[in-house]
Amino acid sequence: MLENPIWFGNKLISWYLQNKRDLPWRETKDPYAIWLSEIMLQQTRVAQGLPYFEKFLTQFPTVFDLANASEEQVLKLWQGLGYYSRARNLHATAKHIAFDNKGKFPSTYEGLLKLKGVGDYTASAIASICFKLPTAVVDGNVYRVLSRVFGIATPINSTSGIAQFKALAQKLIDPSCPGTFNQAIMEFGARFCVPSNPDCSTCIFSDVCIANKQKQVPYLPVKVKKAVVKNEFYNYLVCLFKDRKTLMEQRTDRGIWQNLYQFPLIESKKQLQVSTLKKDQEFIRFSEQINIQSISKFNDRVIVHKLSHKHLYTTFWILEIDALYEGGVPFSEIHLLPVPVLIQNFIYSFLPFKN
DNA sequence: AACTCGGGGCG
DNA sequence: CGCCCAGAGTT
Repeated sequence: MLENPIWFGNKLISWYLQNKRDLPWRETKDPYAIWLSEIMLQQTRVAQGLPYFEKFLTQFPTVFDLANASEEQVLKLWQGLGYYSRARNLHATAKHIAFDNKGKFPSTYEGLLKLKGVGDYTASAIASICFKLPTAVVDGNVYRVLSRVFGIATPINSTSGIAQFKALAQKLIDPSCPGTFNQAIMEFGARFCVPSNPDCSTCIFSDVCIANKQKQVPYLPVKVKKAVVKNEFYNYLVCLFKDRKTLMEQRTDRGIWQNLYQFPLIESKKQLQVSTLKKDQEFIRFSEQINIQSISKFNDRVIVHKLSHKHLYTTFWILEIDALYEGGVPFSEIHLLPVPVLIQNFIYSFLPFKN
């Protein structure tokens, strides 16, 4: 029954007609006003975009008024809304429509798609709302509603996911009122099927929603997060006590290498030299507890250890300590401790010199 | 396919 | 603080 497009659309539109907000762009089918609203609402909440929509329509009632304004004027009025390339593209497209097209917007999906700043979503929205064409919109709301109701776990920001959700929305759209269908599914996602803690018990789809039945609502839609590779600077303090012992500590914090061992670690914001290490607050606190005789770098050239999400720029510091230490780990025993490869490689290259 | 572009609201 | 918002353009 979920595969019955008419049933899905009817239920959705019925909900929409009873629950929709009164919004100014719902009072018109003028392509200029609809286009303006759709550009403004890209990645922007209705509440944030609404006052800008009013301001723009007052200052630029027609596409000719917008086209005849200066870019500076347009950007000034856009100020605070963010994503300023939208404003520049808006202005460029207004000039194109006004001066090259006699003020007339394209009336096909393909024609609309050619406009600067108009992608698949916006072209589909204008085509369906203004020209009654059956082009399905897929925005953040649609991803959420469809992934949950149909139980689709394909990442929404993957190439296959984008195609899959577009195809499903296209199959579901009511060709007799595509504009209403598109606005209904978006409104439903924005007002009812919300990202966190939706009230599934009173949902019109509660009995058929796959995510609801399988208790997967909090986990849908799936989105793969881009692995931002961060650069971090690690300084391992390799202590040499007179009795051939050193200091090792266990990583207990959540994160990489949990519960593995390492030499005392100082993280810094950039690469350190002996002089700058000595000024580091964490190093100062460390050195106050022991009598450091000498400081030298083991690796003159920084060792880059690459993880999937971070690059560790690592320096091993050799600290000769003029003392004995009861709690230390004998160098002859450090191979018994679980350590990261980064540490293991160091030990292999360092120990031959000490044995 | 991954990056970049903003400001604001919310848990 | 991280996620998300009526996405699109560039690399």
